[in-house]
Amino acid sequence: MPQLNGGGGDDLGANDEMISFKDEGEQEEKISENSSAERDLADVKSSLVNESETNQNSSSDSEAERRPPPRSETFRDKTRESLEEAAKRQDGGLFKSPPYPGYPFIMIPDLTSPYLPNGSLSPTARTYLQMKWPLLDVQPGGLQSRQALKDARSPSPAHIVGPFCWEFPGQSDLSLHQFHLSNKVPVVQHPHHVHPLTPLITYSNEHFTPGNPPPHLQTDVDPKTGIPRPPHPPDISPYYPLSPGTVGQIPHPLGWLVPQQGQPVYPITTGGFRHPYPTALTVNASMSRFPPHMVPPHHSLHTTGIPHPAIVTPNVKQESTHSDISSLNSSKQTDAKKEEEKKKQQVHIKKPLNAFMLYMKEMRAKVVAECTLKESAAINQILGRRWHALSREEQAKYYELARKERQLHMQLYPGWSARDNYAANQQGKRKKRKREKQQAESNEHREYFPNPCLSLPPITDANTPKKCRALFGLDQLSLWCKPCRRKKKCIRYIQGEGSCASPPSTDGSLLDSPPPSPSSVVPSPSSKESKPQTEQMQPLSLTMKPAHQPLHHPHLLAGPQPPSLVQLENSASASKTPGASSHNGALEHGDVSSSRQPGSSVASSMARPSASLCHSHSLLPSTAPQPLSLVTKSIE
DNA sequence: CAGCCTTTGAAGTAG
DNA sequence: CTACTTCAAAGGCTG
Repeated sequence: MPQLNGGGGDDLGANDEMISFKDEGEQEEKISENSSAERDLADVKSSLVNESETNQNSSSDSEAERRPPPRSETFRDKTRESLEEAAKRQDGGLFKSPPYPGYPFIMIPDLTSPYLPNGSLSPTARTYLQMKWPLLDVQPGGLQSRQALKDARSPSPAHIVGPFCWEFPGQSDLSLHQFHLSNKVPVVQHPHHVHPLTPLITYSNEHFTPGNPPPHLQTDVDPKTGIPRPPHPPDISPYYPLSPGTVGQIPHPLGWLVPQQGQPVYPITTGGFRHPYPTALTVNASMSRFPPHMVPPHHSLHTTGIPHPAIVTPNVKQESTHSDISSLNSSKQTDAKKEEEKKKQQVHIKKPLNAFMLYMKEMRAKVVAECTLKESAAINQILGRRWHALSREEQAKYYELARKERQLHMQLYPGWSARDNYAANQQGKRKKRKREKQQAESNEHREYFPNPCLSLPPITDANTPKKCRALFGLDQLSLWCKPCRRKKKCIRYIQGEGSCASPPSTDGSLLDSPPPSPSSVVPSPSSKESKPQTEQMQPLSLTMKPAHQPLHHPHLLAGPQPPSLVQLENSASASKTPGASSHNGALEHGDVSSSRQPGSSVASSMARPSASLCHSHSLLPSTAPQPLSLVTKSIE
């Protein structure tokens, strides 16, 4: 498939996103014809979300599944409180209508974005702020558009710092979008104007090459390889050159040097590889995340000569163990074995960060600053909501970054596979509780369901309605809701309970909790069967494969009037849930009722903001109103 | 002190 | 092929 922005020829991996984008772009056009930007936005978002799932439609439902009130019986009060609080705060602003510039999907990180509070940056980090932003994919002629974008989106002071968490996610992110045409021009940044993303893009060997001058000083020649490294090779694709040979020449993104919150993007232990900049590195003692895995003999550098941030060597611990071992072991065999183990352990190439992770990395500091939350769990929840609230472009940025990360990672560690880590963990350290947990959940979930409004700990339900399994039995697996099929929480069950699937957002702005509703709304079982009826609803999913699915566009469903963000969000969220949910997405709002089961409507309502969220089953009917706008749309 | 929590997405494994 | 599982970041909290 053609890639959106030419991707610089990177089709390595995640074409999914690109494809989606393209599709989305098409959709956008259509939308623009008769829809408001907002609608478009929602549409886009949904599509974006689904994008990643393009390859796997089925997987799409995952979101919905996940959404269900995320409360586990073990959830701590404190955490809960903090989460709720955060959620409230955040939700407050979620629905402000975000400006929708409609700029092209060019991934141009903004170095000047006022995102991070000054405090978030370490002095050291600031030192590197002046680094140039890595070249990004630049399409010919993209310049103008970008420029336009830039103009359109000037940073607003408001973004700088806020005590509150409620800025509209998109808004906050907007700052991110303030693109700089720095693609080929070095950008000098003000200390506090650091693009959060910068740290994310970190693969350049410059940092690791011994003797490399600080990035901002731009080395002419790579000391090690002797290869000249032009500051910003015009022809080189943005961040990550595709050809291994060029890798070394990639101008490194600030990222490396500007670890957020004082932490390196890719922590690397000393064993990993040498630090080019003692000073800087010392500060970030462990920068690399990508271990020299695949790296030949001295695992310090990749064959390409570019150390990857993902490289992580075991830790100091190992060293200690190291000494211990050497001193302690008398048996050669054991030593050998241990050494082998050590080697294995030493090289730990981490997985490249996905779009969301990148986003989290970038935004975490901000959220922390704004909300004063420290618990990652809580922050992540917020970020998750914000993520959903992000406009398509915004998300696209991260998808693009993630894609490039993957590509780079691939280039750096051709032989690496996630399996490595997987296996490694299996070997010894990690416990895999997930499975147990989920199973437990499946068993419990019938017994517990989160408190709708408060995201309180699940309430045990003595009556416990039956889950799909119990309800339909194994024979009628097709009738099960997706979550059940996946052994996750039963949507129906939840619905039946009348509990709000959506967690916390108290105020009702619900961007955040979109997930539950959508998926929950329409049990997957019907997905295929009901297709005919629900096709219209599929639109959302369509984002993924527009061509194949002649569905209505989400925006259509969304409705012409400038749907409130909430609505948009809902629709978007709905759309997000892939697979089964996909159809639902739009449907939900519209005639969900028709297609879905009795309880399902409720679910949709859950997605809605405000009181509706918390309504009890009795209120279910009320849900209709919320979707109204959407419904009208769908009718269209 | 290892692991959990929590999020989304990518990728691996299993059936 | 689908469904499920693990891992990636992060930092406070728990046993």
